[in-house]
Amino acid sequence: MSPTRRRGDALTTAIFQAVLSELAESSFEELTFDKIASAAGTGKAALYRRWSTPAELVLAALSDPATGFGEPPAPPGTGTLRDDLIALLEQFVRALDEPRGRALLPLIAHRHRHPELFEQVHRLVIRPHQEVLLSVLRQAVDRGEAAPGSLTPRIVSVGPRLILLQAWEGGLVDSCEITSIVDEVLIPLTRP
Amino acid sequence: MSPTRRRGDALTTAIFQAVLSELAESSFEELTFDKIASAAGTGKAALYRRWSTPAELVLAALSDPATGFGEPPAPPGTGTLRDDLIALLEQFVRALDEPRGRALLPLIAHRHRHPELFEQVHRLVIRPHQEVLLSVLRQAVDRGEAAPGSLTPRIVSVGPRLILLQAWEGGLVDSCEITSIVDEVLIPLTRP
DNA sequence: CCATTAGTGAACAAAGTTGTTCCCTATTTG
DNA sequence: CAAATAGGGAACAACTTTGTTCACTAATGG
Repeated sequence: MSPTRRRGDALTTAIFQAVLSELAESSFEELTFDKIASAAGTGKAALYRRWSTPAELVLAALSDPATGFGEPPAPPGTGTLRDDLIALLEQFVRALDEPRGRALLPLIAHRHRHPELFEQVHRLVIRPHQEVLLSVLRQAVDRGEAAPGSLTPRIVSVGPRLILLQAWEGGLVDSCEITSIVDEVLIPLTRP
Repeated sequence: MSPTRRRGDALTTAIFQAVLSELAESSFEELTFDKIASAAGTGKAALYRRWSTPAELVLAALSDPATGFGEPPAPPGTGTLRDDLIALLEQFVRALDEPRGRALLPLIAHRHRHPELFEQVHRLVIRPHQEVLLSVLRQAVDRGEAAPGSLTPRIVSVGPRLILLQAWEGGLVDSCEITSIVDEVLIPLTRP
């Protein structure tokens, strides 16, 4: 019945994908080695050999470049603030449609129950993305496209937050909504 | 040890508060008659006598005027859009600091797992509040304070959404943040 | 003061679920 | 081809936890 017995990275990647999928449709507390093993089509022993807690596994899956957020996002560098913002938010929306993105939602929602885990997720995933957004705004300020006062964490967070809630409510966010957020909210908000 | 044996409404109210508290610090799926009974300091039989499912209990607690959102919110009617918005959002923030408000968060977060329950919560709580916000905007349009194009569900949702995510992340939202949201986002967004 | 209603607390068992390990064998490597 | 490594699957038991009901008694009301 099994096509072949996987080993090494092939198996690890399958396990990571299983972790993120399970996380995406439940929550961290419901994550068990049992479910992960069956979702990955392997036995629990293969998991126990490598990780000892679900938290380790989640962080490993999120850190992996293939399945998670292994490398920080690239700055778009389109030359204008508007296009940079649209590119970043579209990238964000695309990520939220993948398992790695959907896996973030339960972690964010229950952040207060697992502060240490969320802290690492924040460092690993959220902060780098905020940094990119901030650098985009900084360049816009240098070009005179945005007010220097826009460089606050608060303002930086508005775009991702609106996207996040939209994704939470409706599922996928279409690009028309992204441009609407950029043009009606973010650009007015940062105008010099 | 028990001061007195409660009956009728006194007991019902205690049960409702227990339901909302339990919900506030966990989620709907973790809500059991067991936990509710101990939180309310009563036995499970008293619950079984009245309700047969946790969903019924949640809706009853949210519908109750004393513990939940029994009566729709009053329009502020301050005379200006800015003050109306601030009043509404502050009311919202205050509700989110009470059990009835915190109980909404898990219901919203897991809305896809319990569509029928969320649908009723939406009708009972969310829609009436949206209606008030919309009527405030409508009055502002009539006075010429806001653009007629502002009367969209999307724009109406921006304020509550920003508050909601802020509450999710940080706990309580102070009024300085509310005025900042109103002045920097909502007013520019609705300007004629 | 008695009868009725309704709350309390515990009993009771059932059920599902999870952590952990062991054996067998497919794959790899020398 | 043989030895070593590591995956697959299942066994195993234990535990937690819940739903449901029963007998007892405090409160109510005639």
